[in-house]
Formats: sequence, structure tokens, C-alpha cells
Amino acid sequence: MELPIKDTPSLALIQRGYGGAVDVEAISDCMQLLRLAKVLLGFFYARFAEHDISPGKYSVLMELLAQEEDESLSPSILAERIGVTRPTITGLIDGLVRQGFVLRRNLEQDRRGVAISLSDAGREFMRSFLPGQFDAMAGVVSALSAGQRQALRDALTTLEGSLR
Amino acid sequence: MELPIKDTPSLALIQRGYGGAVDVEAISDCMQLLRLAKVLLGFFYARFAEHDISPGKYSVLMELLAQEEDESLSPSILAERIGVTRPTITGLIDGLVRQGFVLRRNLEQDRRGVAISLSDAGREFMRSFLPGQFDAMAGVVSALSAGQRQALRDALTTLEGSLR
DNA sequence: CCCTAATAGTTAGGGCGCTAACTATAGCGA
DNA sequence: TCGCTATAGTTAGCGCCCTAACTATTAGGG
Repeated sequence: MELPIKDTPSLALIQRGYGGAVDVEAISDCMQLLRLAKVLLGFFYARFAEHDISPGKYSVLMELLAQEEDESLSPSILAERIGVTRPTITGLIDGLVRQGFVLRRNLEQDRRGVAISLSDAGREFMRSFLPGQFDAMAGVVSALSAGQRQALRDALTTLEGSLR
Repeated sequence: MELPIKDTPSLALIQRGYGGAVDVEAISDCMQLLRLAKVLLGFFYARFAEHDISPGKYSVLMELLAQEEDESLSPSILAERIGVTRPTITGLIDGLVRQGFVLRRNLEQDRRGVAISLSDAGREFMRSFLPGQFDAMAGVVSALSAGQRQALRDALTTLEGSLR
């Protein structure tokens, strides 16, 4: 999964009269946010691709790993926790089963459902993948000073509130 | 196009020993950035979907609108400017032609190529769509103070530099 | 002039997201 | 006990991203 990250020529079009009177500086700030959003997601998507997983598969593996070892989750619960639809979760599980990372078992007490759990191979994959992933996550903000990080937290909290 | 925006249980897994010794606060900061990235992109993707376009189609329309009215662009140039591959641009143009927003003409001087330009309907669509789009973009940062915006600019510049 | 390499764009197929519709099963009320 | 509603998961098809491979055309060198 890749995200096109180039800027659109918004500022040039504003200068040519599209959009009426707008706060050009605010638009610039928004473009910088959008660009950072795409770069950041792209950075992690590229890491996932190197390990032959996708963002969706990563989320499934994380949710399953967070369970106790002998527990499973249903596709419906997984879909809800990850924020995708049930057809999508079926496809992600299909792929993870093919990769050998996940087991799909029929439920005895309710033949409509299936139980999804991590396989040993899946658990092992996550055990080896996660240290580098968490290092990469920690590394994202490591170039910022402590003051910048606090300022970023405050700003992002406000932004999230107004975008929801 | 939608992005699953739920958090993964990274902090819970770190507490259970996956990932070794990591800076938990840095990971939290990164998760907040990732969440904001998905919320922000999702916000604009939802706006595009309301107008029956996709992020990729929007980028195509923007690049074509930025041309002089009697100029066209080739699919290769469009793909390069937007940051997608040529098969992808073919599909986006197909869709925009179907929607009547774009014209695809054969080149007389080089029969390998085609010339892509905005149709009158496409120009009209953008003329009506862009004011709201620029307002929405300006609105994203409107809840921040001037100091917060400057701090955000500084932090995002540093982050972009370290992620590239 | 011919042949090879390069270019432009498309097609095929896959993965991942969706909606709509389907099949199979469970639950509940009359 | 039966019929209807609800639930679980899957399938079909579409759009958008990709890679690989293809067709058609152009350019250039021998």
C-alpha cells in the first residue's frame, strides 16, 4: 500500500483566484501537516512491506498478540478493533493464514463463527519484528527537543479535537 | 479510500516485554502523530468522497487546473507530478474521462502519447469545489494559537527532515 | 535503410479498502 | 414447534494503489 505524497499546486491556484480570500499561511500549514502525514504513514508502510505485511495485517497481528496465549478473537471483534469492515477482515485473515501467521478454527458452540489466533510462527514473527518497530517509532521524534515535543503534543491534541 | 485509524495496542505490548527497553513517551508521541495523520487524511478523503472523487483524482484535477487553459499534460508527466505509477494514472484518467471531467486526445506529433486536459465540466467542478476545500484546509489549523502554529511548523520541519 | 533500444501507455493480476448481497446458523416470541 | 429477525462470515464486484508484461511507436546508430 503506498500513498502519493506530492503536494498539489494549491498555493499557485489561490494566487490565480481560485478559492477567494483565504488565509494563505493557514493553507501552507495544512499542506505541511498533510505532507508530514503522508511521509510518516509511508515510512511505516515501507517498513511493513519490507517484512511482507501490510498496515491492516500488522493491526491484526498486534490485536492477537495482545491476547493471552490461549485466547482467540472473532473476525467481527477484530474488524471493530482495527476499524475495517468484515469483508476486509476476511481478506486480511485469508492472507495471514496463507502466510502461516494466524490460525482460523471453527467454533464448536456457534457454527456461524470462527476463532482467530496467532500461530507459533506468527508469535515468533512478532517477537522478532516488534523491537525494530518500536525503535523506529521512538526514533521518529528523537530529533525534536523536549520543548518541541511538548509543544507538538499540545498542538496535536487541539487538532485532533477539532477534526473529529 | 479509507484509512483504518484505530490505535494498535503498542503500549500494552511494551509493558508485557515486547520490544525491550524503549522510550515509552516517545512511542506515545509517535502514536499521536500517526493517529493525527490518519484522522487528517481521512478528513479530506471523506470530503473528496462526498464529491465523488478520490485523492488521486483530486491531484490530477489540481495539476490540470494549474495549466494554462489551452495546455495539456501527458499521463507520464501527471504520474510523475502526483507520485503514482503509469498504470495507476491510466486508471485515474479512465475514471475522470467517464465522469466527464477530463479529455483524452491523441497526439498528432507522437502517436505513442495522449494529451490530457480539463474539460469545461471539470473546470467548472473545480471552480465550485475549491473554495470549500481551501476553507476546510484553512480551518484545520484555526483552533491553534499563533504561537502553537509556529511551534508546529518548527517541529514538522524537523520531523520531515529526519523521515526523508 | 534496418535493427535495436528506449519511450508511452495499456493490460493483467494481486492486495486492500469499500458496499451490496448472499449463505448458514442462532435466538426469540407466539 | 415454527417462523421471523438477527448475527457471523463470505462472496462478488468496484476503485485505487502496485509490479510485470505487453503493444505500439519513436529515435538513433551502424
